[in-house]
Amino acid sequence: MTVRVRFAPSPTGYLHIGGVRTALFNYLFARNHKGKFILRIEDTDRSRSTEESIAAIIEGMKWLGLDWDEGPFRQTDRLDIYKQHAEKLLKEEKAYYCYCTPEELEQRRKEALSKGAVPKYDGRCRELKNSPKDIKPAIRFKTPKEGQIIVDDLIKGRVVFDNMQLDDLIIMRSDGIPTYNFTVVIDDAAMNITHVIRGDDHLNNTPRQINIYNALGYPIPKFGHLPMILGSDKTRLSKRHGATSVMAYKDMGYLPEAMLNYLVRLGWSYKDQEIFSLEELIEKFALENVGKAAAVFNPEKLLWLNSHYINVGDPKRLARLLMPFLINEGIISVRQAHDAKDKAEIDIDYLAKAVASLKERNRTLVELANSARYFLTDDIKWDEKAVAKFLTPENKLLLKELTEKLKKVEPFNHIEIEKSFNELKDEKGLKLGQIAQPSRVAITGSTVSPGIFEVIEIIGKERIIKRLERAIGMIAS
RNA sequence: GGUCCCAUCGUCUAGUGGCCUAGGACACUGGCCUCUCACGCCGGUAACACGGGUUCGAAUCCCGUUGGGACCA
Repeated sequence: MTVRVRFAPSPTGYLHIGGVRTALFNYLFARNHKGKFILRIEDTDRSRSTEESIAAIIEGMKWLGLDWDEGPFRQTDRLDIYKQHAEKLLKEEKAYYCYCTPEELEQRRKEALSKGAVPKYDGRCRELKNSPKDIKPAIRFKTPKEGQIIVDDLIKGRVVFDNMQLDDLIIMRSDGIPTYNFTVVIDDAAMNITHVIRGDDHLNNTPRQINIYNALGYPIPKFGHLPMILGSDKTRLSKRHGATSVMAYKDMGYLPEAMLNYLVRLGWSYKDQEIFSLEELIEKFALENVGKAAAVFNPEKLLWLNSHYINVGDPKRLARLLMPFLINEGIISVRQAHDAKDKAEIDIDYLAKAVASLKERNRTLVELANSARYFLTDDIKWDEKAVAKFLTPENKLLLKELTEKLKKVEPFNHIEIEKSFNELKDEKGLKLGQIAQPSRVAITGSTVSPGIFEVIEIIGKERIIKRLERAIGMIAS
């Protein structure tokens, strides 16, 4: 039997980090088993579901490269099917109408709680003979009153529930909207889902769902309940802990492979390995290596992984990804970026060279964009302290001599450039740093940059000479 | 409140009864490299929640306590 798994988010906000991890584990499990990965949108709750959220989920999945084989299916397209199932259960006396209003139920719940009792539905409508005509009823499922439900969970192991503890849950509200525990069973059965892999916040729902599978006569899938992702204070990860939307991380300059690599290690491990390509994950992923304990989301480790992937990334790809960030940071104009597509206003090969020199010292695309500034514009952002320290009258002559030497360098590459620096160093009896730092400030505006010979080579002779001359002009004699 | 889940460095984790004086990674930190910053390399601080068993032997198995989380609304 081929493996069929699904990711079933509800579209009530943006694609959440925790959701992505669930999606990823399902995806990896499916690919590892050469099975199918299905995307299903749980949008029965119309008041909270939005089209924007559905678009955001799809956008996020695409950005991460988590491609699905079937779907996206939408529950709102399937309302008739749920209704039919509810009617079937009604006819077979496995469900019944309940005329209690939400207000009454809430009041009883409060009363029970105040008396220290268990707030559980008392089943008063279960044997009701004459139904009140003026109330639209909800439909409740008749939960077996005895027996046990055993879940042999793929991650948590054997978990036993007593039916006695469960009450008769509502499967169809009075407004005709089916509830989660009901629709999920019908959909998973209809889509022939073989393995339900989801967050362990659903573990307690599992026995209720198994009872519904049994009532409907559907085969029961295998279950695997993933531990939660928590915030730094060990409570459920939420906005309070910072960005929880994956697309927010995209906007902060994170790479999808970093996100995936980070998330997969939250709960899953493969010996001591930290870095995994997607292909490797597909090959190595197994539910047996998923831990049981909740994990705390640690943005610093994600940052580290991102810096790793930027560091090893292909400069040309990074250069392309960098464009929107360069615009956003105001380093290039939209027009320049737009023209770059065909007319090379910003030459992608040139940008790639700059990126190659910068990538190992930047951790996000935002950082990378900002440090690429002096490669792309002659409108230097001067670091006042650096200027005060290095563009001094004492260094004016030195920079003049350097400029003269550089004018003669041919070919204009970092090896020849380094030679002229060394000549000057020997002539003056200086240390290399005493020339490198003033020239770095003159060229980049700051004391921090890639190797200065490399920077000079990339920017090119003509622009470098101009920059040096301008810096020399800034120094008072 | 009831039910369920969970428990190794600050964090992510390795560990499936002897290989554990508990390994790796992030973070922190000392040093090396060096034209700056990074990268890289070498080193350091730091954990088996607690208490009982079982066993020749327990981080590992069992029970309890404590703590955390989730669900029931």
